[in-house]
Amino acid sequence: MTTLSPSGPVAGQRKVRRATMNDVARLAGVSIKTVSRVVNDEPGVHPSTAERVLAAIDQLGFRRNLSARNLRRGSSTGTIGLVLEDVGNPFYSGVTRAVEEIARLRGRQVISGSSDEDPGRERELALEFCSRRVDGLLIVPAGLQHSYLVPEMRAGTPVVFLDRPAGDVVADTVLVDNIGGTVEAVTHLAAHGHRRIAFLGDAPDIFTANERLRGYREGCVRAGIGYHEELVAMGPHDESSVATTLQRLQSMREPATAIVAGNNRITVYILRALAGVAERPALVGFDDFELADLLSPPVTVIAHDASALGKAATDLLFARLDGDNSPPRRVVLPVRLVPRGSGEVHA
Amino acid sequence: MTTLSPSGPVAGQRKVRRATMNDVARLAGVSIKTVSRVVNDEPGVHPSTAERVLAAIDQLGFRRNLSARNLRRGSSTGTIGLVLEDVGNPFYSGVTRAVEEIARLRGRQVISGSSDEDPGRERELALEFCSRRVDGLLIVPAGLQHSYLVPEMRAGTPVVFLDRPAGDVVADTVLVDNIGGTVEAVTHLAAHGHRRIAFLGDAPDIFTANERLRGYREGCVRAGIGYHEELVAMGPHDESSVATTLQRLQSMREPATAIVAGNNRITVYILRALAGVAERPALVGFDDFELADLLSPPVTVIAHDASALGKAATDLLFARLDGDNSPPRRVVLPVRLVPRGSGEVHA
DNA sequence: CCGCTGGGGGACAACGTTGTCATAGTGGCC
DNA sequence: GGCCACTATGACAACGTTGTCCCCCAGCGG
Repeated sequence: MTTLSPSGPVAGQRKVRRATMNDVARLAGVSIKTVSRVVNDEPGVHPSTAERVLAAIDQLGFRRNLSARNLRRGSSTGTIGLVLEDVGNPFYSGVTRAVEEIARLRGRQVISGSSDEDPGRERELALEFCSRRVDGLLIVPAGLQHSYLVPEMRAGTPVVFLDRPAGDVVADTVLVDNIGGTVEAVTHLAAHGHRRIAFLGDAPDIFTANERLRGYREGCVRAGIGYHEELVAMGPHDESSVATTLQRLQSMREPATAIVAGNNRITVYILRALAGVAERPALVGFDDFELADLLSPPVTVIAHDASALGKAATDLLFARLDGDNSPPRRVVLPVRLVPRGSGEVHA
Repeated sequence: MTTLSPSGPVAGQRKVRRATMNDVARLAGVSIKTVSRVVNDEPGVHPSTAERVLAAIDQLGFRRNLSARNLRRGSSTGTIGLVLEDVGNPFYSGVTRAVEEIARLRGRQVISGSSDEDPGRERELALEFCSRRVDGLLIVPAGLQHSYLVPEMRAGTPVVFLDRPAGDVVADTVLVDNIGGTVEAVTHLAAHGHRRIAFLGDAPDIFTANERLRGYREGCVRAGIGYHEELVAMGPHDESSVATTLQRLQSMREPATAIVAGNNRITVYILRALAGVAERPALVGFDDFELADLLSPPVTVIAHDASALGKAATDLLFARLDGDNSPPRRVVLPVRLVPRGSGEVHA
């Protein structure tokens, strides 16, 4: 092995055992404990000794092994686990960002994974994180069974569910006002004269989809326009299923004149299906999205803040880590209707 | 401590020491090594013994401590570290998703963090990940100095840089064809008759921003329209700086009739600034984005695939982990111009 | 009846770190 | 000059797991 200038190339050279505190100690001519003291900024080390140790650390490229440290100290591993549906979805990447932000302030790293709406995968990820002894767990539930987490929670790992509640476990939960949101959407559309309002939602076994459907229903009733089964199409949806649904809705004897979209993906599918269509139904989408205001017509949405959701959940988690022992809380974040045009089209 | 039904609430109850293999061994009446064998599916355990052990594991809610395991085994920790600019940016969340996907296939967890374009933060994150003994590191460089990674690379941690090259270290790198992209953008605009083409780019110390500027310049020269300093505005940009720049560009003696936007954020700022303006310049944006095709006019872009970038980098990383010792590679992914309308406006 | 084989299982050390406790030296004070 | 307080340092065990090596015992062939 030749000397390596900082600017020199480095590539192969595997199997070079990493320096440990022992190596540093030997090189600096001190005991391993003294190295530990220096590394951890503990007091009681003579400045000249510390200097020698630091030089050795530098020379050997020593970096302390956190696995060993965590094992020995037993307390915090400095990590929190985040299980969500899909980091690729802008909504969840916003959540991730917020979580990361707060974790950083509290000196924690975030380990995350996407469940893709698969309960098995969610469980696998969560338990894997527990094996890594994360300090806490943030979960966007994919399924309805979470009793697998009971042993972990008993062992002291706080868990906060976000966006959807857990199935069979009572724990901190942060939700958004799904029902209120779709009630408002329907009310808004009805106020603009619509009486045939359709709802396109995600798979009904998804909590948020179901809640939003309930809100839609309630909104219809409150608005006095009644609830009509044939105006509802629950998912799972993809671009083509949405397109077919729209055709069906518009070719009815009494066509739908307005649509409420159950989430950001469905909204986009609808927009795509309607592109170029002259006679467009009014539209209100659940979830805000970038550029909604720049489309024509601009898209009216039920907005809620991904980063507020992430922040609320993470704050709750850290409160638990700080020793908060109060009974589990359920936080419901408000949503607000942002009128932009697409929902203000007259019937 | 009372028994706890699966559906029962769980919240406080901290400080319940986690069960270890020792506890399991005692309960099952076997040695700790036998527990280890069962947990690791090692052969040579009598079925009936294994059953007893599994029952004990279940009863105690045992979950093996990966810190201890990793320490003892010394080899892989089953994690890879990902340092990027901002998970909140859809481009990077696409990268993250792709990385996660492949890591999953190879049985790895992803630990990620956002540097926010701060070299210090990048370094902090990368070194923290090294302390956790990640199996490999994927980095979107924020700065130009990466010699801090030399000891880590020597110690056998493979590093792949993506989207931008490292400053002073030779390592695997995956880039996109930035120069080719802006050359093509300018060529495209010039072909549509534009002779006053502006370029709005990110801060020039960012590699991609600088490359794209070079491509813009080269494109101008090739198109025979010359390079004009006053048509270039490098960042950092925000919504208002972009708006002011646009005003300046349009109030010149010979106004710009077309714009090349240096990245997805700038493109959006431009769109926002142009909203409602009657006389719009032609526009080509670097980076594709969702809904670009649904705007009016639809936005012509230089598209490149975030997930292809993430995949290429992760594949490279795993090749190293599989023992590939060849010299560092530099992969340049192609970009392609997607004409949609905004770039085809006549001068 | 003896030795051999192989399956099932255990004792023990080691991974790299940190907490506890002990100890050597140094200077000050009565 | 003896004792104390204090600083600087080290020896050692322990964290929870796994790799190595060893042992016991049943079964079997000679």
